[in-house]
Amino acid sequence: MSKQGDGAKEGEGFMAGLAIDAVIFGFHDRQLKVLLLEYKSTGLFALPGGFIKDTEDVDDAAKKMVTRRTGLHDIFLEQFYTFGDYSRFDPEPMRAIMSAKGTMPPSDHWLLQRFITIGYYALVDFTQAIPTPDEISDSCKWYQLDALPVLMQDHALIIKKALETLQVSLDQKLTGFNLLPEQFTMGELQSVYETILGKTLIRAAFQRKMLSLDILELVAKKMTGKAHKAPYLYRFVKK
Amino acid sequence: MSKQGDGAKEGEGFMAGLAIDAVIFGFHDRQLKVLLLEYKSTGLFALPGGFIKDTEDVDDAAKKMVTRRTGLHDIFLEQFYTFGDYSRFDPEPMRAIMSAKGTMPPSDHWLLQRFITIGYYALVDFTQAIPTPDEISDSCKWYQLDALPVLMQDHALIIKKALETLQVSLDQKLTGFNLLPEQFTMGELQSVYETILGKTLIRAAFQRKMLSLDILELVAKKMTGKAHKAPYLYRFVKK
DNA sequence: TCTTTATTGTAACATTTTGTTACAATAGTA
DNA sequence: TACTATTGTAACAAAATGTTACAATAAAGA
Repeated sequence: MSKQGDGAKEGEGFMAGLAIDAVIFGFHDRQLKVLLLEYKSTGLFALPGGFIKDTEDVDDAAKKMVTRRTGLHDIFLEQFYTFGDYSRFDPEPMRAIMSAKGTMPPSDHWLLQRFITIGYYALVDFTQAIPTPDEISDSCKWYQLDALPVLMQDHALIIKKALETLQVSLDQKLTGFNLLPEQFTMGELQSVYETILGKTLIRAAFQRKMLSLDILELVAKKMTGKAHKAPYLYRFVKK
Repeated sequence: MSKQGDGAKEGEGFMAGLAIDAVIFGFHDRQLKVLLLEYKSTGLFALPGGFIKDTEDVDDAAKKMVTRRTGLHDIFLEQFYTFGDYSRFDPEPMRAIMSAKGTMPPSDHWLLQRFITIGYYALVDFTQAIPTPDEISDSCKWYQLDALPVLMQDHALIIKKALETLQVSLDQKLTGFNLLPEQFTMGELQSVYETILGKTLIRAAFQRKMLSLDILELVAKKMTGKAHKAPYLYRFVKK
């Protein structure tokens, strides 16, 4: 299930019963964060979502929606699973939200029907994103993955599955780099890996492995102001 | 897009614009096979498909559909991707099929609308499956993966993506075992791996690796009637 | 019965990858 | 100038994988 897409009125022009939800990951302060919308009327939080126009690619709908919530273009964005259990169906939160907004919807309102949602996850540079609420939410903010608020419907499950997908694809597709600014130290990269995998890695082995992949380019030294050797800044080389 | 689901009339009781397609893999004669339906009126072949009842889990709909086409229960079945490009939309094949069946559908017929399809892949024991056509197809047969007929819409792409998913999950989830009968030789298992990965493996290393995983149980010797040492039959030990 | 043939199971060694420990280099502090 | 904390990397160990070789053996042929 999902938030109101821009300009969605009575569901005209949109694919019925189908939504998109995005797990937008950021990395800051050695922590993985997820972007969530808040609905004060229900006390619930939700993943940013949207709908698919009748003539629109689903990937494009997802991309546009993530751009609206973050202000970012050229985002790493991948579909990971489609959630279609009937038990997901629970119109109550949406009804409460709509009532609080002043409209008492009829029970056959399109937003109160069963939705199947296509899950995407995005990896963004935390320092560049500008969280932006949608029309019916009260806020859009980052939350620590290990301290999430109570989420609407099965959104906690969606986040869990997104993380599992990320863990598997981390080495294989080198997705982790998408969470860092253009330039980063080896320690920062290692901490991204450690946070996503949920375990500590051996520094020497990690550094050797990363350098052996021939995907890092040394940029400069980074003077940290600390009393020890300055780390190098690296940049991810796109093949 | 997809074939007619059992009892689907005018789309009532089904999720609109949503379909399921299954890439059902079998293994026989050292070859990977895929189950396809034929529509003689169009000269086209298609993946087995179906629709989702309004109150049904998508996984259940997929499971039932695969059971209808194979006669098998307890199938290895996994969702792998949802295909949602607008360019998939092409009502012509379905219109031709329906016309050939005697009904000239109005152009707003529900089966001629845009569909987004949820892709599943299944791994079945070739020797146990009983291919069964659906109501509007002329046949249901196995086809070699490397010699597929011309397929409807983007079904060739769907098969390609299913194979890629299978290749990645082969080691990780040990999915390959689901393509073999209960008992099999190490050579048969290796040939499943080689066919799926599209490359030859080193026999000694493969055998050592498989045995080291502690997932194989030795059952008996298999007298092949050939003039050489008889191989052992193994069985996959479910944890 | 004995030899031949083709294939299997596995040992032995080589190579590569990963785990572990150690240490020199160094930016700032005392 | 010594001290501290962290980085980069070498060196060795252990584990995993690649490669070669060979004994075991079921059936066919002499």
